[in-house]
Amino acid sequence: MSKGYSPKEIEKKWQEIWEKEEAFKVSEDRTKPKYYALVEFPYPSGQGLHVGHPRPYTALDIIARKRRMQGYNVLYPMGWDAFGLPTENYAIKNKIHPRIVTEKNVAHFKEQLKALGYSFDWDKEINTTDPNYYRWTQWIFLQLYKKGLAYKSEMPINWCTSCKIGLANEEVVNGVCERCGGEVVRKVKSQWMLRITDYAEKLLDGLDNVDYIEKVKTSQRNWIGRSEGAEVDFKLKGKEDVLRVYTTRPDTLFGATYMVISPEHPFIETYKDEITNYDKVAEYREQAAKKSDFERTELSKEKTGVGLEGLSAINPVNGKEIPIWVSDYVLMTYGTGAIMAVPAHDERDWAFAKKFNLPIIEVVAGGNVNEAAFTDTATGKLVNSDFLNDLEVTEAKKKIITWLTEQKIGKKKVNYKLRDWVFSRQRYWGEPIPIVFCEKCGYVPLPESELPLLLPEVDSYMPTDTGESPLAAMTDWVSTTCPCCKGPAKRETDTMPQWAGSSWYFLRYLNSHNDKEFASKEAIDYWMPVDWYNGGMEHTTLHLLYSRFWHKFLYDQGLVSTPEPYQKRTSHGMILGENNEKMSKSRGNVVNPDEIIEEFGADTLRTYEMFIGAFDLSAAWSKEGVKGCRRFLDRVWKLKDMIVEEDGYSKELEIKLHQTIQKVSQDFEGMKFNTAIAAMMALVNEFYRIEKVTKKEFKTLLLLLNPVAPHMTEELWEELKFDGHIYQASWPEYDKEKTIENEIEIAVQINGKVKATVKVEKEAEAAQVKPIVFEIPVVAKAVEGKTIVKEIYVKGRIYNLVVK
RNA sequence: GCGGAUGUGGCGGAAUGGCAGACGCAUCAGACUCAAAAUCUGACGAGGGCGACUUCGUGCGGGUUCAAGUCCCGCCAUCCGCACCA
Repeated sequence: MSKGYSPKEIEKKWQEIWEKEEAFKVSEDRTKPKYYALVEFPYPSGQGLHVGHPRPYTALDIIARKRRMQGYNVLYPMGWDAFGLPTENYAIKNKIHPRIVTEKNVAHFKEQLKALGYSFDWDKEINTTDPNYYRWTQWIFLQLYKKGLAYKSEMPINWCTSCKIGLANEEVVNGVCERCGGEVVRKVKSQWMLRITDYAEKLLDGLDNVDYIEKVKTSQRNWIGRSEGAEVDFKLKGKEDVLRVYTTRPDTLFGATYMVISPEHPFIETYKDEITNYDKVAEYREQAAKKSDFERTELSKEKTGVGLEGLSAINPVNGKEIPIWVSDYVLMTYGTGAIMAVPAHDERDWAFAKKFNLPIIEVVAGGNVNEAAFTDTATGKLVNSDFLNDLEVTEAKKKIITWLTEQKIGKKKVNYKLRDWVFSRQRYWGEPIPIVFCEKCGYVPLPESELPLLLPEVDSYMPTDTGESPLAAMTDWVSTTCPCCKGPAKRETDTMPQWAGSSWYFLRYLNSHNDKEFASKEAIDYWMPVDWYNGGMEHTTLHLLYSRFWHKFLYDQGLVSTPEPYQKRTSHGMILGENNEKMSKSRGNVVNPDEIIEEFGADTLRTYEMFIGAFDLSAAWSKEGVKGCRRFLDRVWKLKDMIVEEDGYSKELEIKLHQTIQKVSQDFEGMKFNTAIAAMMALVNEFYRIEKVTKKEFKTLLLLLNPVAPHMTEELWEELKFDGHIYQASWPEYDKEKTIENEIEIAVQINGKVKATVKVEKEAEAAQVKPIVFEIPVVAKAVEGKTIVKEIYVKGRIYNLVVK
């Protein structure tokens, strides 16, 4: 007997060999076909790696290793998205500089990742908090600023009362702060914004040319929320001024019986003196402003509002005077902040009209507008609408838009739900925004030569109650000279959000040591786009959309070579605790990967996480399941004692070998890692059944298994004295012809029910099979005295007799 | 309310419209052992029958088909997003 499988020794051994030999360093040979595999870089938290992390990392490690064996020049990099609140909060609590905390956490993460044996090219490692990295984050920000895509604006922002920080819309979940769960209120602050809305159309169109899983595309489309409609101007009675609205149903214009403006609408101030109930209106506005987003959502069922007295509008199609109301169901941030209300054909307007007793006029026939709003646009014809009568909805839309355009009181208009990106944070641990404010020159960007603008050392990282960044207290740092007029100026004290660094990191990997550019043109041309990017669904409308935006901007500046950064995007499912609930400290169901590696080995952990279930679905952890995977690897290990001196594949398993190579190759690429492993298990079972394995068979198995269990397969490869190391070997080939058995067992059915099975040649014709089928006793008996109505034969599948 | 998923043995999960339950876990039995563990071999959806066999069975109700987990129509449940976007 030879020695047993001992992962603890061999895993460390091979990790050192790979490192020493620079086994996974990318080649500078640009004639080789490239493959860029990418996983989302982690935030190095104090808790260390979680068993959820290895799932996507292992999956793409498998792809990376397989592609290398297939002759590709593979880039599979790793880095650290290290700016962020938890580190800052930890630093505040423990009075340690966030940089020190980050260093410690990164070291721990790196050690853990190395223990898992990933084929990352560590030479490409990046860290978003490294000045040599964020120098370029700042640089890209300046380019955005120069093109007018970064601007400062007085904005009602989402303010977390607990973190004392402004949040992007995307960071507010159910009206509370995504990070701390604290209450979020609206607060007006001057904020840096990025004009992502300018790229709404491009972000939408680009989705047609990429290979993302469908649900990611759908979510992004919904998030961008494109809608087509029209803008219409309603004249204010007795004034020259108009109230402009946006509507997707211009066809229902004859049914507009009142108008509603948002509480923040500027007309309230403009016509302060004409509005006879201004006090009441102002009071309503104040109440609306005080409501947190959470309260607004809570009360969404019940409509509230105040009618404007002394001010009314004229419906342009019929000259009728209609009232104007104020209500918080109309949002200032979408469209024009004002709507024409058509209660007969809009549910919200209907509810509002019923509550405040406003007239409801049916203009599309087909429903009962006294009972409910009729919103169907596919059926029904226009009524009560003068020149639109009898038209279908789509026709009526076209006609009214033409009419509005001719009358110069409206036009076709496309709107998006997407809003500009709030890009300031009142925090210390982020990239400083490289802008100064000068009384004379206004906002002035720093010259690029002054980048990176380093984060200064501060005494306290605590955010202030006034909502200012801790940097604001650093008067020495804040006071500077204007790059433009050389007069006194003040630095911007807000920092960038965590999403900044991750918006372009995949470009830095290409050329991480470059100190002249964010990445060389040559490297970008060769490596981009990312061939396969895997990450969490939770980033679909955040990081994934933001980074596409930045990349599209860089593309428009001629700085990158492809319009889209990622060719393919997939998503992994979560790993749940044994109790089928999300793993969390409070639930006490967290599994630490270190312990699994200690007890079973990294190869077992990798195998298990790939075998646990369909990659894109969540799956519950099972300690017993881990044991099963270790058992499988033990069985592979022990095969070395069953090797026989025989050339090639053994006769009885030749087909099985070819089938397995085919299945494993296809399943890896299709993310069906679980069935690929199942196929290898089945092959191993076959070796045990016939109690032998040839050298070539074993070699093939090792090659197939290598991407999943790299350490063990290297060790066995060495022990059996195959050439070089397995990471240098080629992926096995299969012969399509040899994956199909000559003799196939087919099912014989009577009226669709299986009665027997019979072995026939794979290409046998019906005429050859028929006599064999009828000889089967069960069949003969079933057919006896009955009429055969129909016979169906599907080659290699079934022979079905329909009898009466 | 809108959008997206999911629903198959005791459990995790497999199945280009063609023998449902591959592979794994758990369980049971046998071999090995003084014994246990480990390992190897076998059984393992449910009901009925001594038995060759037989009936039922992929969330529920219909339908298409020689044949449905798979396709179509209508529901139910769970999970995840979004949520007054005019």
